[in-house]
Amino acid sequence: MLNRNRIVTAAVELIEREGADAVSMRRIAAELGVGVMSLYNHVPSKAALLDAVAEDVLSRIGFADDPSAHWTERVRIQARAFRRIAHHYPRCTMVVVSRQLSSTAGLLPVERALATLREAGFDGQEAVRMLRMFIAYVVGSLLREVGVTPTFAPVRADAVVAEADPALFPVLSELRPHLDSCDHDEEFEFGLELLVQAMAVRAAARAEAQAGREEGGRGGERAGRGGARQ
Amino acid sequence: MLNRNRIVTAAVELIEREGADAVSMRRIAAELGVGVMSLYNHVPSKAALLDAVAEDVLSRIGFADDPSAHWTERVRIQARAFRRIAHHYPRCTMVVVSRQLSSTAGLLPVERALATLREAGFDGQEAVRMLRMFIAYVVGSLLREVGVTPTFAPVRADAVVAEADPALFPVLSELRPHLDSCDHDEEFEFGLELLVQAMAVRAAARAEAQAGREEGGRGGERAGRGGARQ
DNA sequence: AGCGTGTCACGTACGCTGTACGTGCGTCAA
DNA sequence: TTGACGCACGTACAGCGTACGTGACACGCT
Repeated sequence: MLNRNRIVTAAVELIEREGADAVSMRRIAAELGVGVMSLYNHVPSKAALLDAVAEDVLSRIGFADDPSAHWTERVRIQARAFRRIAHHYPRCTMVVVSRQLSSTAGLLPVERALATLREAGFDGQEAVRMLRMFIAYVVGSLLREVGVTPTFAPVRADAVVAEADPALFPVLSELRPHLDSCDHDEEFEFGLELLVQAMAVRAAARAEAQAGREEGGRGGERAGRGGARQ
Repeated sequence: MLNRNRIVTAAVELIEREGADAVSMRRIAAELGVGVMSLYNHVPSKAALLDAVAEDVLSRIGFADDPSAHWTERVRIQARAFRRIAHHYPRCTMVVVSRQLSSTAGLLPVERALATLREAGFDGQEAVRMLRMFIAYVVGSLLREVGVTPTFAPVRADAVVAEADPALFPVLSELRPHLDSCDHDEEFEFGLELLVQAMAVRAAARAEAQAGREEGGRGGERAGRGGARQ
C-alpha cells in the first residue's frame, strides 16, 4: 500500500543516492514500483513533496540536551546536532536550505534553543537575535561544507587560486596553502567557539549592567550569574 | 548581434523580474527576440548560463575600501557591500548561493578581505578561518533575508508559531512578538557587530601574547597594535 | 442481494523543458 | 570564384509536472 511516508522516504533516498537533480515524480514512482499518478493521491505536488523531504530531514535532528551543562556547552551541542544530520543527508541539506518551509517540523529545535538562551540571561529580543545569528552561521557553514559552494567561500578554490596571478592577488597567493586545505570540523568549531565566546561576553555584560542597576537601586551585591568563562 | 553579455544580462533581468523558476532558454530567447538555439552559439548550456549569471552578479560587488579606517570598520564595510548587491539582486542571490562556480569572479573580494585580516594582526591560518566564518554568517543571513519564495513575503514562521501549542512550546509562544517581526537591517548589524567584536577580542589576545613573548625575550614595551576597542 | 459512495492505482494526454542536429545565409581569404 | 567559417534558426526528441478520466475494490445502508 502506497502512502505519504513511503514516498517521502523514497525521495530522500533517491536524492542522497543520485542528487536532487535526478529527482522526478516518474523516477520516484519507478523506485516504488507504482504508476506516476498514484503519487498524487498522497502528495499534492512535487514542490510539496520536496517540502516534506525537508521537513522529514529536519525532524531527524537528535536532541541529547543536557540541562545540567553550562548554557554555552548546550549551545555548542545543539549546533553540532544540527550539523550532524546535515552531514548524514548532505544532498537533502541543500533542499532543506533552499526551501522556505512552513511547518512545525523545525519548531522543537527553535524552542530548545530559545530556552537555552533565555537561561543564559538574555531577554526576548536578544535571545531571538542570537538564535538568528547562530542559524545564519550554521546554515552558511553547511552550505560550504555540503559541497554546493559559492566561489567566494574559498574552500576548493584551489584550481582558481592556482591560476590567479600572484601580482594581482598577493595575499591570496601567499595564503594558498591555507585556502587549499579545509578541515571542515576544525573550521566549524573555530567559528562556533568564536560565536559562543562573543555571546558569553554579551551575557556577562548584561549581567554586569543588571547588577549595576540593582546596586544603584539598593546597594551591595555584585552578582555574576551567566559567566563569560570558556 | 547576439552575444554572451546580452544573454547573461537578459537572464539576470528575467530572474529578478519573474523569479528563477521562470527562466528557460525559450523564455530568454523570446526576451531577446531570437530563436532558442541561437543562444547555444554563445553559451554551452543552461547550467553554464546560470553560472555566468552568478558570476556576473558577484562581480558587481562595489568596493569603497578605505585603507585609513580601522580594520574592524573595513570588515563591516565589506560585509555590507556584499549584502548590498544581494539585496539589489535578491532572486539572483539564490542562484549565486546555490551554485558551485569556479571562476575568478569572486576572487577580488577574497583578496581584499584577507588583506584586511592580515592587517588586523592575524596569521594566515587565522585570517582564512575568520574569513570563512564571516562568509558563512553573511551567506546564511542573506539566505534568510532573501527568502526563496516567489513572493517576497517577509513573513517567517509567524503563521506556524501562531498555530503552535503554547503548552508544548512555552518559550516560543512567549517570544512570538520578537519572532514575528524581523528588521533585517538590525538583525544583520547585530550579528555583524557580535562577530566583529569577537574578532577584535581575538586580535587583542593575539597582540597580547605577541607582546608577552617579546617582553620575555628582551623585556619592556607592552604594545597594543590591533586594538579591541569598538 | 443490490446499491450508492469513497478510496486509490493507473493510463493517457497536454504543454512545457533542455538540447542534438541539420540547414541556410552572410562575410571573408585565397 | 570558391571554399571555409560564423552564426541565426527550425525541427525533433526525450523527459518533465500534472489535469483528467477510468476502473477495481471495499464499505454501510436499505
